[in-house]
Amino acid sequence: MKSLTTDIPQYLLIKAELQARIQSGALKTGDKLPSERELCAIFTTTRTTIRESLAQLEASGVIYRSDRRGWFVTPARLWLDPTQNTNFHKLCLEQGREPKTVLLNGRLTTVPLDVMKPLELQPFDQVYLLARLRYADGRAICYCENHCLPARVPELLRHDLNGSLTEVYQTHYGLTYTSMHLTFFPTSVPAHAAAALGIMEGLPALQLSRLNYDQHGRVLDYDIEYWRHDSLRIEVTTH
Amino acid sequence: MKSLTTDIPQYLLIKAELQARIQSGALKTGDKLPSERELCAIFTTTRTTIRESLAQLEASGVIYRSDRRGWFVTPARLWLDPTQNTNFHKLCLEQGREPKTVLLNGRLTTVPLDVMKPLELQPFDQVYLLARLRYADGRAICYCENHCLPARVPELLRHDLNGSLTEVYQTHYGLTYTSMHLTFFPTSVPAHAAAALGIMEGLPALQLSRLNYDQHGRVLDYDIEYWRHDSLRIEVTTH
DNA sequence: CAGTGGTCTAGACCACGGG
DNA sequence: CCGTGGTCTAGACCACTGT
Repeated sequence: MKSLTTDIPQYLLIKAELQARIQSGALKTGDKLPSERELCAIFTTTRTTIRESLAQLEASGVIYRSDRRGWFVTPARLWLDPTQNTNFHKLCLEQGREPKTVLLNGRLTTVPLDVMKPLELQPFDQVYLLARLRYADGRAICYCENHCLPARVPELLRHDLNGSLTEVYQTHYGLTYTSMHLTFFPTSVPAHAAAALGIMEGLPALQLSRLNYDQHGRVLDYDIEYWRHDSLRIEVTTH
Repeated sequence: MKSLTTDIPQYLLIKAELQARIQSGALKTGDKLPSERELCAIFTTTRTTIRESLAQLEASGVIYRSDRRGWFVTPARLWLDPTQNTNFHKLCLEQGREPKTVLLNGRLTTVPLDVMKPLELQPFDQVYLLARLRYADGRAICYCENHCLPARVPELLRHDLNGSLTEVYQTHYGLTYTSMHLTFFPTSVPAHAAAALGIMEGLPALQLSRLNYDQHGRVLDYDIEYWRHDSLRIEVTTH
């Protein structure tokens, strides 16, 4: 199997071989790849090498793993313009995807340290903490923690939080998102987010934090989101 | 070594151990970690396991590898607001980093397929293609391909392209970047970019494409950039 | 239950970096 | 030249999936 005429490592050749079968359409979105042991037989090599190829395809977002079920071809990315105030559900529907948001946990708690400063709070102030999971076409793609100010949205937990927060704010409190400060960077999924997303800790992810202001220019809430690295494309137009 | 009371895999324990030494400041920016074989001895395990820990720390951007030299603690990320029209050199200096841009290759060529559409060109039209590498504090962090329209910037290659393109446009052609369409997503470094950046093909990266317009609203050029995934934080403020 | 991926061992040889 | 990481072999056992 080892090439005699080049220095290209075997796992890159196998990677290219697999990628070609995906890009040509021979393997389509959602299709399952052969098992690792079958791939070993096909390419006459060991699992270590096969897994190196698979890991690289995973890093580029072409395939993903489902724990102990196998490797699958990644669906198209959802794209979003963070400077537009459109919500997740609208976004999905516009792109022909089926959205779902599930509230995992909602409670009043002492403000986490990394949230204290952006929200301009004191060490023992309380915030509503909502842990939510977002799906597109049944696939969990974003784990999201909203930190909301009780001063702005008292009794928040009485409302249905499985839908759009934007709408709850608007309907019950007359508050509208008007501006925000957004920061994001590539990193890997921390343990708690990985557990919620049903993926392995340490996979690459895009961490996105958002400090939202209402129509009066007051701080409204602070979100920390972890997006699957393979599920998202960001588009921004400036004028 | 295997824990008797938990199910946490060894490589995650080692990862946490290393991460603690970095976050506590015991290992500082730019410091070299012990060699993989030394780490094997320290943690009484094999290279496979050690390399799994290292790979995860690399994915989260905490450490990076320098080919056959070892593993190092990653410097702070450069941050940038893509909606502001500030150039790379200004950006670096504002953040106390030393910028450098190097022209790797500049030539007139037939428009690449993936660039044809955004630039609104025909299949055999010509563009200037500039391949450039950007450094912060001597570390290559971004590989950049500019595709420029000869109609807008005739004789472009006669000018010094190792600095800011913005300034060349302004000084020699009276053209100013005024708006843009930006799209980016996490993926992995393709071979040609990896070679230029001096890193391994397949490492995670942020691919960023930018379609620029001049002050007359005309398409000016199209950039494709690959940023090291560990070197960049993006910040956007909306109003 | 059989099959899958997740984790791990204990080696090997190579190409390249730096003194 | 030696030490480094890069690649690869040929196994092993486990936890979990789906039937």
